[in-house]
Amino acid sequence: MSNRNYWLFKTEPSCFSLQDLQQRPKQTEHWDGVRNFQARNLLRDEIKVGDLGFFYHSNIAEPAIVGIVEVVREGYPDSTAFDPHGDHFDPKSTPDKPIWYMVDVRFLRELPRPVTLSELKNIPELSAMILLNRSRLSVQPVREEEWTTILRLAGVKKLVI
DNA sequence: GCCAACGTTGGC
DNA sequence: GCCAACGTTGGC
Repeated sequence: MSNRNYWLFKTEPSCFSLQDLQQRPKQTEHWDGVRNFQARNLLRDEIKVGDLGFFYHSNIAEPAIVGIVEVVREGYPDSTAFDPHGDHFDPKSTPDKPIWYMVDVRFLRELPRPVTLSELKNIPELSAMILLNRSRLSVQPVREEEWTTILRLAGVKKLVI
């Protein structure tokens, strides 16, 4: 019986894709730029090392869950908020009193096949998913039943970590 | 590229 | 503290 939690991480593949994560295993700080308080609270307080997440590609012709990642570092201050020349600068966030947080994840695997958003919408058991109801939240919790349902849909027989 | 949804900002 | 205006996200 595992007590790990499950999450869904959204990203635009043109900005940062599952392949980018797979090809740069040493790189950290790739989950920067989240500027939504609800997502921030999850990143800062809830997401723990060892938790698993779906990797979701958004803002493309066929949005889909494409892979599985593992959390390897818990919430720490998002340094891009401190850079006045960067796109994610927030003068209200300082190293002493950071507002924005990020986590680090590592690539675990690509799904045998992507599970598309339109497909998820047609599964009655998944109708309560945040992805389908509050689609703009970029980091969101996934219930364990939803997690296993989606793994089954994707054709994952046994998840080896 | 359009536009609906929705989170944030700021005037009052 | 309300709420209109505005900006951003993301599906289509």
